Amino acid sequence: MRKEEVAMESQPAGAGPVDHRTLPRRRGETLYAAIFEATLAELADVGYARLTMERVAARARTSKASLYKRWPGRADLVLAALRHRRGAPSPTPDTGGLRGDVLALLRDGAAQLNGLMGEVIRGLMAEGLRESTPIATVRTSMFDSRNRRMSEVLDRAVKRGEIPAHAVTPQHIALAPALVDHHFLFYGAPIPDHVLTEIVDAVLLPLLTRPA
Amino acid sequence: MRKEEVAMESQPAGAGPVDHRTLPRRRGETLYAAIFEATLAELADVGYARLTMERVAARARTSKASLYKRWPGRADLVLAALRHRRGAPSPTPDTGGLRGDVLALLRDGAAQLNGLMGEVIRGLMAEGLRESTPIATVRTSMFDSRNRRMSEVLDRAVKRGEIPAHAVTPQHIALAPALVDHHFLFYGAPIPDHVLTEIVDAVLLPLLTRPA
Amino acid sequence: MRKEEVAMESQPAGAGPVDHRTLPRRRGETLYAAIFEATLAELADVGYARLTMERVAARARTSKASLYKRWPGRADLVLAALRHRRGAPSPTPDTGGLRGDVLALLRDGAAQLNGLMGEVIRGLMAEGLRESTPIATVRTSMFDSRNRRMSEVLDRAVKRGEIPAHAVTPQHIALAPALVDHHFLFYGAPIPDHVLTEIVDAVLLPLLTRPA
Amino acid sequence: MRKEEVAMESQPAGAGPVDHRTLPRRRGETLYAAIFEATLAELADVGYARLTMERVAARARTSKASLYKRWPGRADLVLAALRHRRGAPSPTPDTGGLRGDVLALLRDGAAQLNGLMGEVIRGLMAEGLRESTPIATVRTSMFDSRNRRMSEVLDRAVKRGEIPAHAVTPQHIALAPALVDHHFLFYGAPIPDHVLTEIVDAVLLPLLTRPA
DNA sequence: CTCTAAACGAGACGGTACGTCCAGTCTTCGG
DNA sequence: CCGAAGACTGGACGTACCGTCTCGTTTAGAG
Repeated sequence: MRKEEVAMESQPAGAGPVDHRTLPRRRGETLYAAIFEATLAELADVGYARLTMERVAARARTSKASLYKRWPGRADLVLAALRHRRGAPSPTPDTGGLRGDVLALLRDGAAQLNGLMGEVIRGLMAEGLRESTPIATVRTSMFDSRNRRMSEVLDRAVKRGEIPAHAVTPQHIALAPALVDHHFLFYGAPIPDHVLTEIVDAVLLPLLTRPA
Repeated sequence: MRKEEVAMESQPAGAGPVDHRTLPRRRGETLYAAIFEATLAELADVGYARLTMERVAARARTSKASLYKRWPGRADLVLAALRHRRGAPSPTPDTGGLRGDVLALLRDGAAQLNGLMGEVIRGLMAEGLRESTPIATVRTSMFDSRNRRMSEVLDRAVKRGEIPAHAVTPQHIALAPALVDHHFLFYGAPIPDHVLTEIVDAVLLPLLTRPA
Repeated sequence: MRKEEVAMESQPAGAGPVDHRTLPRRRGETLYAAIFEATLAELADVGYARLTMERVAARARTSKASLYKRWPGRADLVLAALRHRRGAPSPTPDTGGLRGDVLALLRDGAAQLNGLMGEVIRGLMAEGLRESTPIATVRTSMFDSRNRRMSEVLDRAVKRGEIPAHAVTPQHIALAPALVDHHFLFYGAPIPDHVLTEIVDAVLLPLLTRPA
Repeated sequence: MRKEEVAMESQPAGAGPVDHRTLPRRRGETLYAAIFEATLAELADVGYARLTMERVAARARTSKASLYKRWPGRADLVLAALRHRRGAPSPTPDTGGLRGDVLALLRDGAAQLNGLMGEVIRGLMAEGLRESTPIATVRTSMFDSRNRRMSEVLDRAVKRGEIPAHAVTPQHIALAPALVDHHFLFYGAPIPDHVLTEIVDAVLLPLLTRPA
């Protein structure tokens, strides 16, 4: 690649990748969509660890400044992109039995971890954890959502008489998803299904169904 | 005391670039020690995420080439430094009762996570997880060690008749430390002690002591 | 005087890394000027052979990236700096006689070789000579310029009747400067004046004035 | 490539590419020959500019220390290698006529410049030119040799009456080879034959044969 | 024929510079 | 005047050599 031979003279030429003086300039939602698309594509291509603002900007045919104007850093951008992509939340499963319900929930969670969300969660672990960081945000929303659904499943099981009411404690609600997270973080994706069934059969159900 | 070791101490820390043509040059163990010391110091000062080979080299008064000759990257260097620092492993606790033993084990693990090891584990999460990466290495050695100690504790409890023999399964052995890891990764250090007692009292002990 | 220029001067030379977030950032011509100045200063201080992009960047208080963005390598940067420095070309001498004119031309050329240009020419010799390399560029412009002036001088001598018209051939035009170059390259700077007079009196004039 | 996993322990292993403890170790002339061969090979492969002591040592299967023990630097090593390779000097040509003799001499010189010698000369230009540097050495020996031969050729021409005795001056003796050098340095190898004939016919012969 | 001193090979070591990539900040200029 | 584009500074990356040095081994030559 030849650089500018007469560098100083070539200034007005400016053959950048996109000449925004002729093309219509994107603003608002159009630009957001392009950025999110680029972010998710990069995420899928190279993963969170090697995703850079530079490459996202280039891929979205925009500038780094436009990214930094909207999000303070990589983590926030990526989370925004994921949030944007996310459609309606899966409904709480209702298979008629506790085991089926819990397994369905875990499989749903595992599916997320196996995808882009897992990639991001893993990456976020490395980025500090001080007050109100992106990881704290994602943690809260993730935990809230799955705890709510798990509560619902357990409450139904209580109503059906499968488990005693006193078995539904915060620790028990959070237990199984935490073990799935742990497996993902230390053994990576994809999470084999037998890991999920073992969590349910060897840990969660025995704990919930034991007598007082 | 060999002459290289004398040389190391005689460097007044802020003495500009050392003239290695006159001073004895450090080799072998002396050099390793200097590098490890610098690595751990950087780790403590700026954390894993902002630790760079450049700064470690400067701090150890050596060159990047000398680092790359020994370790292919940041993760391997840091793990080697940690391994080097680690003295004798803590003995398996024996408090006379299952609850005390398990709590002692978890507190020991939590103390590690609250220190440099936790800093590194968090950082390693982001660096891929393919075959035989640093994280895989650290995972194996960490899990092996604590599973062995937990097995020992549980076996003693079986012998004392506190829990039935069939309660000692791989899932149960790994359960409590995994929950500690999970809390550390998502809520950060330091891990409050009540988290550990809740894991023991609300999850592990009920599971181990329930009838068949 | 523009504000960037004020800023440049106001840096007390040893003030550590500039905080470019507060100071006005240099662009365009101001930056080019700073880079060229630094390049020429390095050239004068350590010579072409030991001039490095690293030191030029540091001296110009800019970054290597800013240099590589403009020039592909050391040679191009240095030539650009020389080109930038070069003011108006010296006028073709007119002393009233052929010998005086030619000597003036050679002295002008020798003065250039004795300065930075000579330093660079010598350095460029080593950097390959394939198609359209920096040395080819500088060769062309240098030869063009001096051949033009020498032609003018000889043409005037023909008009004055000092030499026959058929004596003005490309070989004769290029001859004397080539011998000056040769002396410079093999014997170094400064070129003694008697070398120039000998070239004129023992080679060039006899050749031009001989009968057909 | 995997680095040493347990770096500190692996020290005694040292399975280098060649185990010189079994192979016979070279000394004296054998070693010199191997070094020269490697030097010339590198010179031919990558040229003087990219020839490094490191690569020469590796190619000769010796160590850098063995090189530096013999020559202070790259230039000296290369010149020694060239000197070693040079067989008997070509005899002074005797074609029976001045023009043929001079052309033969120039062609001989051009052939050298077109080969490794030219590569080296070009490279040496960049390496300073202070007192008694390699370039000064090579200049002296090169110039001495060709001036001697040129003198012989011209003397014979005087004896044959082709040129007057007073035409044989130091300036005229050195003239033609200098122009060949100049062409080589600025236009590179190979030197077209017509350049040589033009030097002879348009410059040297007219100068030598003109009346007083 | 020993024994010692030198030469040798291998590579470690502290440095410097390479050319590239990216983070964030700041300026320019089109709409 | 706003905001998109991208120029700019700083700094780390991982690599290649430099020239010096240490470490054992091998070999020549002195006794």
